[in-house]
Amino acid sequence: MKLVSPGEAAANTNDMSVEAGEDLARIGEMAKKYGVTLRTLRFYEDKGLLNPQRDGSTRLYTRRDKARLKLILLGRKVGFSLRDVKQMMDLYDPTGSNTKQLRLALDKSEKQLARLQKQRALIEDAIGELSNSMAAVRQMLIERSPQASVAS
Amino acid sequence: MKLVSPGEAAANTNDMSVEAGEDLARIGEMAKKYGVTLRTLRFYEDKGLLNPQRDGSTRLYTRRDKARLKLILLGRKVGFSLRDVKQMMDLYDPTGSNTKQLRLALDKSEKQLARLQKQRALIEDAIGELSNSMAAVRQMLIERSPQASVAS
DNA sequence: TATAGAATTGACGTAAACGTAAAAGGTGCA
DNA sequence: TGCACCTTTTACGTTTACGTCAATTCTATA
Repeated sequence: MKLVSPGEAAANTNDMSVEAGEDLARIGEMAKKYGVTLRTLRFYEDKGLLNPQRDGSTRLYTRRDKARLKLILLGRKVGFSLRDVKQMMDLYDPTGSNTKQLRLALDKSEKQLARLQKQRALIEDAIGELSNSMAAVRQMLIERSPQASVAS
Repeated sequence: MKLVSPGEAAANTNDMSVEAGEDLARIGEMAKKYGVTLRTLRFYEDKGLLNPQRDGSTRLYTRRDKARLKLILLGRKVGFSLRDVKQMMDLYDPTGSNTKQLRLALDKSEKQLARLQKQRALIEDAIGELSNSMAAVRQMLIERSPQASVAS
């Protein structure tokens, strides 16, 4: 039943001797596991955010790709653009202390936080205005149909 | 030269007297007055949201157009799409009680209010996550440069 | 072996609200 | 008369993050 997990022991014409961890996933599994579409994964790759290995033409995602995808999704959740996410991830250097990367991330985060707070203010403003308008409209409806009562 | 409102009898080479109120504005004035661009006004007209008169090919906006524009801007402020705004305005009938229009507006408003509240929740969520991440990043920065202190 | 189920690349479509450029016509004023 | 402005129409471009085919290939299983 396992169409997946090609890492299973023997008879692999297409061996993927990728050392230790056999946590290779194909695009369908990835999509299901992280709640994205295939198109999304290919799109992220096209944009240079992911770089899965290939077995022939089939994409194989390692746990490193999974970590990156998690980061992408977190970034999108907090409102970063894919370009921002890429910029931050591109600075990652497994041999260094990544101080620059962290500083950039922190800097971008501060700006994004400010944007979010501004957005929240705008939305609250909109909520206020909309509530006002609704009250006015309800009033007009009451005046125009004196016999009916408005629910809630 | 008046292709529009041919009812006027007098020969005004340069007339601005289209009936009573002289509150006719050309597109430039409108734009300045309401803080939009010319393109925006033409776009709204193209979408059927405005219908200024014409003096030849020049657009002339009456106070009715101004009222409509105000409504459009309010609608956009609270997050309605132009299509929604149009749909609501299209129901306006100066001879009736407009009960249907008001009900539609109220209905759409309730839904929009729900959307706004949802958005606000999402943003607050994002703010929380982002703040967490920032704290973590700050911590990493501290660990990686023991001699420096982080501002604020 | 046939067939269904994955996967691939490529390319056009979508949504919203305009921006921008081009080419041309009108208008006031010095 | 000439120049600086305003206005017009037409039409393509922008942004972001994918959606939606289409045509094809690969693979695994009944």
